[in-house]
Amino acid sequence: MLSIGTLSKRTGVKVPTIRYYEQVGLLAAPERTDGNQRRYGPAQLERLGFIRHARDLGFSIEAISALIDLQDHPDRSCVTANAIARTQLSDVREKIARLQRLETELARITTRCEGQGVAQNCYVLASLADHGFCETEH
Amino acid sequence: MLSIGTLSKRTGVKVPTIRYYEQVGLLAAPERTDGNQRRYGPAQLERLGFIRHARDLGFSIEAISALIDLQDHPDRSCVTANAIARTQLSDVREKIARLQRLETELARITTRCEGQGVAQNCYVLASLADHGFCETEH
DNA sequence: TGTAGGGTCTCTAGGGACTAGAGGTTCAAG
DNA sequence: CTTGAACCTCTAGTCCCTAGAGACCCTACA
Repeated sequence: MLSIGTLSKRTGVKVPTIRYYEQVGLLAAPERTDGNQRRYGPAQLERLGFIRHARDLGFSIEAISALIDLQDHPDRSCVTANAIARTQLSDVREKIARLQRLETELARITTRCEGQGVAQNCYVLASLADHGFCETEH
Repeated sequence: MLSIGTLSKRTGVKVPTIRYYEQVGLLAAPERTDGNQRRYGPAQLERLGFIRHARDLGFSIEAISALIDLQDHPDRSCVTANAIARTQLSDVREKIARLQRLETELARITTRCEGQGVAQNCYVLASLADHGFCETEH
């Protein structure tokens, strides 16, 4: 039986975050000691690892809830799990594409201003003021 | 003199967002009509365009405040503007790198599970449960 | 057995950047 | 002059935590 602090160290999830997950129903409420402190078993250690990993991959709490629900019903079809992961994948791809456009723009802006002039002639400021300076869409 | 709605249409910034920017001090409080409605001049139209563009590029409100401050003092050195933009650029690059690692992982997970099986054997669920399945760091 | 100190408890509030809604007022067109 | 869209303020909600206050518990050591 692990205390919340030990669970935290094992999983890398901060103590208040664990309590938060319990509050929003992502992690089941654990047993308590006579003194009202939480004590976790190995199943909950594993589950929190699952949550952590999914969060690291950017899944929302809601999506993780759905995935956990599936885990608890191993006889169900995994179409849903697949759909959730695919949605997440396309989200990630969209974000990458968008960030790459920003990167291009920012790189261009910063290389043209070496930070040696004065605000009045600053290319960074001018670029931000006028979208027409941009070479890509964003 | 533009109403808040017209300003919104011209810049693509939503009405409540414009009020929010005023509240947090990003946009100066404009003149008002006798009936207490906001009226904006061309300078504020331009400024909101600047803000919009910077937000689109992912700059924080705080960073934008600093940039606006520089705009208002055209005699100052633009070292700060340059530094802000460079920080933003490296933030964006970090995010891209991270998302690309996630993409690899998610792509792998989803291609190995076609959604035809049952949750018990689902590769998506298994991968999330056990970090050891992963091929990249994240 | 007493005590020190770190860990834990609940509760509330804050953060960033908005977004939504309620309930009331003003403006401009017809 | 009337209608109805646009505007006003204020509060609360979103997401996913994070921080703090004030009180209680647990364990190791003397």
